[in-house]
Amino acid sequence: MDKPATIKDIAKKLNISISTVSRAIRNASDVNSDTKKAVMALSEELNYQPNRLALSLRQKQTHTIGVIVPNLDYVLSMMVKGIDEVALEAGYTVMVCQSNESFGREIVNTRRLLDSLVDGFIISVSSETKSFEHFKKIQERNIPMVVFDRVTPHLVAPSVHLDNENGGFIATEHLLEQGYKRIAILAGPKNLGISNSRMDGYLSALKKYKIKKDNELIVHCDFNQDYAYFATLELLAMKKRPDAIFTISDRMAIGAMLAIKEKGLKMPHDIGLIGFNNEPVVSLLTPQISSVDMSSFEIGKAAAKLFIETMHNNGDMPAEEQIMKPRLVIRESSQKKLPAAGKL
Amino acid sequence: MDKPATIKDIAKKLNISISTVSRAIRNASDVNSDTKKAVMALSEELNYQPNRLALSLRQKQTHTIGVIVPNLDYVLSMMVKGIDEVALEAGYTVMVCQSNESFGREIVNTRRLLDSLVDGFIISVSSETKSFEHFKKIQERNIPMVVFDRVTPHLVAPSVHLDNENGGFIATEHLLEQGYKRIAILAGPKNLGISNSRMDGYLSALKKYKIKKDNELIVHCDFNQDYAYFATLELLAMKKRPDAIFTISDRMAIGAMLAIKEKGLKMPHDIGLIGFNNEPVVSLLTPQISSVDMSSFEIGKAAAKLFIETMHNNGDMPAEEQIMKPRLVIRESSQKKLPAAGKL
DNA sequence: ATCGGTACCGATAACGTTACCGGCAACGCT
DNA sequence: AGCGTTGCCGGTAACGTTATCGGTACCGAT
Repeated sequence: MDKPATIKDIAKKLNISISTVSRAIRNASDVNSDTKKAVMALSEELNYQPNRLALSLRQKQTHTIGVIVPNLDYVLSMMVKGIDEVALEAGYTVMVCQSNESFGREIVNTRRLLDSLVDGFIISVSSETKSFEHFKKIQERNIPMVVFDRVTPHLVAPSVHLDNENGGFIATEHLLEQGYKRIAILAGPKNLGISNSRMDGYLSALKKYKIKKDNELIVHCDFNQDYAYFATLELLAMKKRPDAIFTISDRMAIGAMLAIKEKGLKMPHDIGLIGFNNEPVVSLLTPQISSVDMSSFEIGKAAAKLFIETMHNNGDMPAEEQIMKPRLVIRESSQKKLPAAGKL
Repeated sequence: MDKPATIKDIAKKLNISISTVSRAIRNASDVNSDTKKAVMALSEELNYQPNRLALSLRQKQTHTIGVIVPNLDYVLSMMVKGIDEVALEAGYTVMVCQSNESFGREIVNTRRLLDSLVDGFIISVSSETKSFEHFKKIQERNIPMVVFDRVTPHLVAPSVHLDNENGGFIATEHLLEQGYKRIAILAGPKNLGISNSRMDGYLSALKKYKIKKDNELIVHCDFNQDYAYFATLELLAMKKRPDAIFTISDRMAIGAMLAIKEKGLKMPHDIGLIGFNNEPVVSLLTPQISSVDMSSFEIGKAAAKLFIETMHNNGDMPAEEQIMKPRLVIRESSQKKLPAAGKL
């Protein structure tokens, strides 16, 4: 009993044809209940498992979803967990590939998944990606594809993402309501859609409060803690330094916090700070950092559900766009008006 | 041009047999260089991609590795990244499945991967798992399997993991050297190997310093922040409360920290604290928490390399065990003797 | 007796690929 | 002239499965 059993083995042992075995196992009609029982019993005994490869080859689908993400940080790993949950339920297996924010890796990954013959893709695009040919190739082949979280206007597909503009808006408005006047934004790379949307929200909040946009207060830097740290140091070195900072990710907020502390400034008094994502870590810091929350897990689930829908209606469906609402979580770092109850 | 091209299409267009095309594409001998060129040209033009399903069915390997992890927290996602890196390089695609620390999910996942016909497994076992039949089934089928990080004596297989005992030892010894006398340990579930090893290290450090083991100071609790918080509250409510706590994960250290702060105790003066994993977050807290570092990324890489080795020597190899060394990172939370330079 | 229907089953081709075997021509050598 | 060798190529089976078609046997009704 080394090699796994096949329907052929069962057929031979039972002296019936493989066709009958196949039917019996799929519990199809047109097969005597006695033979069905016999087949079932034997296949149990031999621990028969249908060979998915053969099956997939035959019916041209693998029941596998290719998931491409730029990394597996807190937010994305929550989303992937959501995808996993729904996909597993629906009988799909997922293959997760990290592009490491690299354009090249992203291409290699799509290529790999494509010729692993996944049934479709759920994608969050890397921050480095400016050309979308590799993804368009997927669509040309009529393979279902859903994008989530990091969407881009250059890629028209069913999508699930946060209302990033609104997120940027409520964060900025909150700072304004707290009395901050010179609000800087630490944005991501210029071609990163989520960053731009959050910045749009920032700008429209400024406009609502009749505050002129100041290009010196708009800083683009790489999507990580170290760059944010240095960028903040520069901001704080300005003659007229900002009195609040909105960073488009919590990682960046942490970088900013380190710079602020180093300069000896106190939050929220000397300077306000608010991040984005509401990672658990920000509530552990001193002071606790305010942030814009999104339900990553739900976004993941929604993406998987949308994928399965798209899969079924194979293509003849408008590219649905699901937009989730962010939620403001106010903590110490931005709360100047109502002083926090405890320390500080 | 809807369906992808096959060698059959190429053969027909070129009026040669599929055998020849197959040989030409694999760049085999026994084929005229002119025909080879023609085939190459046409396959380029038709954008021919070999069908991996058919290939896999034929040669009974999928070039896919099934990776099963309990979750995708910081440590494991770093390890997975390491696995990814090496596997990709070696031409393998990885399928990552999260068991969510659930025994049931783990079984479902192995089952899924098994009949997705992965070439082998790289596994970190869930904390809930007490029976290993599902993994032994893999071995019985002679399918390569490497375990990493969370290993267990119940599963004999090539493995890569940290020297957890040594990690527990150096953490505890450090606390002792700092002058702490009543050191509690917050351990994980009783059947979790890494937890037990770290505890063994803890015990042998106590023994070295001739301190009697006190069962009241040994607390098993679930592997997460909330449980650690409550467990710490209980510890601190003792008549003779501990003057230091060693937690076997940083998550738990954070829970402990919250409890300590709530009780109004100061680290490192009133109580010492040291965690495990050296997640970036612990250096951001106030006070910064000491921790035992391991190079997760390297462990992941090593696991993948070991897998590939195992794969090649198919089975006739002793079950190699690679043990990585931990590293102590001393920060404010445990440094009583040499007072930290800055605040507090 | 013939017919139609039903219940059950088997043979075959196909999915896309490769391994294996055998064949044919051309060539050089005895 | 006959032989073995070499270079190139094609046919076929096989991997494990299912869809399609057709066949047999039996039953009840005309």
